[in-house]
Amino acid sequence: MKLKEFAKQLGLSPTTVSRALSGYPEVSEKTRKRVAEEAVRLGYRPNVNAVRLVTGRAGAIGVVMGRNGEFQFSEYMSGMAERLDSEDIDILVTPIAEQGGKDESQLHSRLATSGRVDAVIIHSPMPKDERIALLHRLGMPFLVHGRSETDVPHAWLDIDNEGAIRRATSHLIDLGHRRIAMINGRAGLTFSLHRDQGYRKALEQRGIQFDPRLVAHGHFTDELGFRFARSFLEQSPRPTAFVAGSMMTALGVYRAVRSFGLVVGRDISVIAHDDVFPYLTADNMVPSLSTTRSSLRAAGVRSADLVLQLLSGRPATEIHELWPVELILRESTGPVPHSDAIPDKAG
Amino acid sequence: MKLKEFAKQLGLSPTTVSRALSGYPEVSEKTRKRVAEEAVRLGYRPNVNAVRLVTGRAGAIGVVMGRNGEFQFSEYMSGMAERLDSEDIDILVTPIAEQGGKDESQLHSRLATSGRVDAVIIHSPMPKDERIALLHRLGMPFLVHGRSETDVPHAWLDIDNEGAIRRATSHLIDLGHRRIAMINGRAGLTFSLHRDQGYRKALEQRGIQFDPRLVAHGHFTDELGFRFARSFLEQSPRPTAFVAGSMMTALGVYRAVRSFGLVVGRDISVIAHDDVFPYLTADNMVPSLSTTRSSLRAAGVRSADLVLQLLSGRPATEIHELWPVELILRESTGPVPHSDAIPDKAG
DNA sequence: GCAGAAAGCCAAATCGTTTTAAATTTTCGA
DNA sequence: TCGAAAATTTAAAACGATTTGGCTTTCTGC
Repeated sequence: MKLKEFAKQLGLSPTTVSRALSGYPEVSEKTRKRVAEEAVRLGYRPNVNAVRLVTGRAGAIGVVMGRNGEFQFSEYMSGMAERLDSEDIDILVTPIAEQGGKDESQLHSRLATSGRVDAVIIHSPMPKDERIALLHRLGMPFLVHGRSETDVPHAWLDIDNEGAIRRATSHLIDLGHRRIAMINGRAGLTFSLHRDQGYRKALEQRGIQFDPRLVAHGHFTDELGFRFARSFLEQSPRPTAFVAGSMMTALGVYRAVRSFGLVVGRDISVIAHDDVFPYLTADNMVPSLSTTRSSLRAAGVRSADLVLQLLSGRPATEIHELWPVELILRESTGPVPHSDAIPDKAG
Repeated sequence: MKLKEFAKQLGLSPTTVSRALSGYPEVSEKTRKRVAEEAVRLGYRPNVNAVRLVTGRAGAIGVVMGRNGEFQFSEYMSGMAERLDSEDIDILVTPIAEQGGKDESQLHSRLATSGRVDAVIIHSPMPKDERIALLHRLGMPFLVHGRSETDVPHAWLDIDNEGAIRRATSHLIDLGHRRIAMINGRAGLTFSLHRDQGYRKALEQRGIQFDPRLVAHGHFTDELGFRFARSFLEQSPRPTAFVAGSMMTALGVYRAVRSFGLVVGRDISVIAHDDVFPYLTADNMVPSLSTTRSSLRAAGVRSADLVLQLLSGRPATEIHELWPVELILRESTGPVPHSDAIPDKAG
């Protein structure tokens, strides 16, 4: 059913019908109501592609998915979907072309110029992220999920990674731990840097020497969690506590600790960052895992919301949100064992 | 840069340019080459929405994402993305509206009639799935990832869930296990039914009585894995082996077994289904986990491929693919302990 | 050298909306 | 009752491509 045909059935012109449905004020309330009702009854729905052509809007938000299907991805998307449910806006997932920075820029520029999306969400930015400058230059609205140090003005939503890890590390120090290992995310990404900073600040505040041999970077996989944790535990003196970057990493750490005949929560303390997944919960781990917690799904919901605001004209420079992160203490953290305790300078 | 303008610069008509770029035969090779080169040089790219309007194609494949962001989702998507990389086709992720079957149908029908997508992929179908009849009725091409018993002809891609679980269960029986518990996926979904059938057939073949108290259904979460496994282990006599529906389920089972002071691979055998995730690998679990393995990413790649075939005219009735599933034996499966052994009828 | 076929190119119609500018009708104060 | 202002409605022009059908050239075989 086309607009023309539908309008004829109503005895109105296409113009009036279009206006009635789009909520323009120049149409009488009586007519609008009739049009709306008939549209439902006759099942008229405007052709999306025609609308898009004439309005120049794409009706979609673009998300670029990394090559290595991160497990977090679907949770965030799920949140976005929840928010966009009521709007007439789709989520366009774009395949990432090749590995390496060059192609990623090219991909974003193609996405931005293709007219397929009205806005783009950038994930896991780096401090100097060329994607940000690129999208800005192309005039494509975008939201950064995470943070960047670029001086290009842009909208962003991030969690307080630094504060989270600082508090987590501080808490471990309070428990008497002095050798605290850190298994962080991929090197070079802003959130990894922030977490590193949080870790170092906590140590600094308590006068503990930073030891680069206790820090590792990499993808959030159980495998890396295991390998890094094992290599740390082989050191002498070994660390008595771990800060793990993700739930998957924590799984690997738990296994590594066990493989040394040690017990998590007694011999070795562990805190991990938890994005709150329905399928893997910190509470159910044995022992239950202390976490820095922030709902990724909630971030997805809010991201979608902010992008909508951006599209309706709110200036990008106004949109900066930094979410606090909870620290949830459970059984995986405990006082440093006596045998491992290192006397304080004062002690 | 518009087509008209671009054509003028080349001294050609829009018609010829359009044809040259779309690979129609009515244009000389020399001209085609020149047009292609100039398009790159001048950065001309056809307006997507105009193309879509006139061709009636949407240039996107729709995927409906469940409310509870399954962790598998991104891996499958990632595979699709890999395949669609070279094509000019997007993946459109549609928020699922509300819970409950009614709204899901409505959602699919809106998606199908909205003109936003050229084809749809349906996940986790049920034997009588109304979505299939609906899309068929609406004339929207679709691929079912999984299987259904509906008599509506349709394209599908599935893995041999029944065979996989049958072999897994048979193997456990070969090892002497007689009380084998099964933690399956959500009740009512076809793949859960197939797995149930595989499980029952294996028992039947060896004359082992099916015990409904050893089977559970639910989402693939560590929590359910743990809870179900614990409740099974409280039975007397307790099961000596588990078949787990997913890696997350297996994590829960491992923990439950340990919480009883038992050892996986010695006291209790475990086999789980593994979709092959980069972030959680069966090989790295302790003990390493025996699995029925099938790459979900590969399924995503192939799904995209099949949808493309569907769109280029291959009849849906021709597209039926059933993938075999590997059985990988690792340390989590072993002979039934002597104390638990139940003498065979013959023994 | 010529007719007919094939190759290469083009003008104009089309896809289904929104929106501009103009026309019509209604309202209302004097 | 009239005329201006306000409220509705409309015809027609975009939006930017593809595609139909026709129009020129260039080959081909005799």
